[in-house]
Amino acid sequence: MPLKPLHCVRGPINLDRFHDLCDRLHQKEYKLTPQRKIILQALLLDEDGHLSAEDLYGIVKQQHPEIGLATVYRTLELLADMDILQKMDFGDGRLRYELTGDEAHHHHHLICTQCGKVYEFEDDLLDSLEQAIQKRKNFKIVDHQLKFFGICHHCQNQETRD
Amino acid sequence: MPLKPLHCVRGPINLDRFHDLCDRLHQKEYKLTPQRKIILQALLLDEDGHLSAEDLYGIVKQQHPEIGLATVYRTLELLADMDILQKMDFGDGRLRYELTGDEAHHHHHLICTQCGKVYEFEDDLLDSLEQAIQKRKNFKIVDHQLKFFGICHHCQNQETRD
DNA sequence: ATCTGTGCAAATAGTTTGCAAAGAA
DNA sequence: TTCTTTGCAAACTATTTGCACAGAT
Repeated sequence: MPLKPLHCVRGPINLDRFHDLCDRLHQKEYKLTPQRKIILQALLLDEDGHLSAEDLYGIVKQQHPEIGLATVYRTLELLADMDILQKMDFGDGRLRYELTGDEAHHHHHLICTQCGKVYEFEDDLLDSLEQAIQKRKNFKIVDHQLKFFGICHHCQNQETRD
Repeated sequence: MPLKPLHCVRGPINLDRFHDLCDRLHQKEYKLTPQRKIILQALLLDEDGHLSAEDLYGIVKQQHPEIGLATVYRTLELLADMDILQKMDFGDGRLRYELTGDEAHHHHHLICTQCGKVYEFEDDLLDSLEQAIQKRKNFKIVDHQLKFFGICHHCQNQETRD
């Protein structure tokens, strides 16, 4: 019974993935509320990823105007605890959330300091570095974050003069 | 006249470096107030680096009890603008500040998720990765941050069972 | 029917800002 | 003396929390 037909959805979403995430909530005995469903949909719909709580609140409120910002925060926290989402901090004072993807290979973030847009870059180069650190520093690495700050292609073109 | 003898300093500090930083303030026409001097001293004294504003406030208040937290923030902001300090965000909800060092090679941060301590790791591996990104993504990189999260040596030893 | 989840409003924590007074040049 | 800098308190921003009610199971 978890998979009711999706209404009010503006684009195509991956129904299998949605179904799967709903099941994971079920398995943990979490209730499948309309707020949670709509937040999951919004996350699946989002192309760029990297949504902040406020971003999501704005999106989700269109279809569920009575939803509270606190609910969005609580749901994101819940999904992050379940490893459905990753919290990301790009240093702009708000946390952003990204659906946990393929564990196979990492991606890093390119953050444009001019327009704030976040790009991704696939790479596995860090694995060997991690192993070196584990040995040399005796530090058991659980996670890493690599961020590059700079000027994106688009903003470079707009730079005529300073 | 910038270099008055340092009193109330608990440890040895690099006087040349202190003198140099004072000069840089002068050159930018910034006033050399006792608050600024004492904050610079505290930064030079600190071994671990990675002090937060509140950390510094605590240290500095011992010698200058009337100092305001806002002054600490404003001074740190000023020093960061002058590239004397680097702002660092380790995801614990407060910014930390580190004296800008040798530009020659980078160091990365190992952040213990158990005790919060921050270790450093020297490495230049990222240069080739940066160049690859510049070309492939046409993204002009200005800065990067690489953080590893995990369990430090000390906390691993304390882990008897879960 | 039960107990989790929600909306609201108030609380928090780190940081920033307005303003009048202090003080470096 | 002049104009920057300071201390205080209030403002801000993102996020969290308490509580009574709504609602999923």
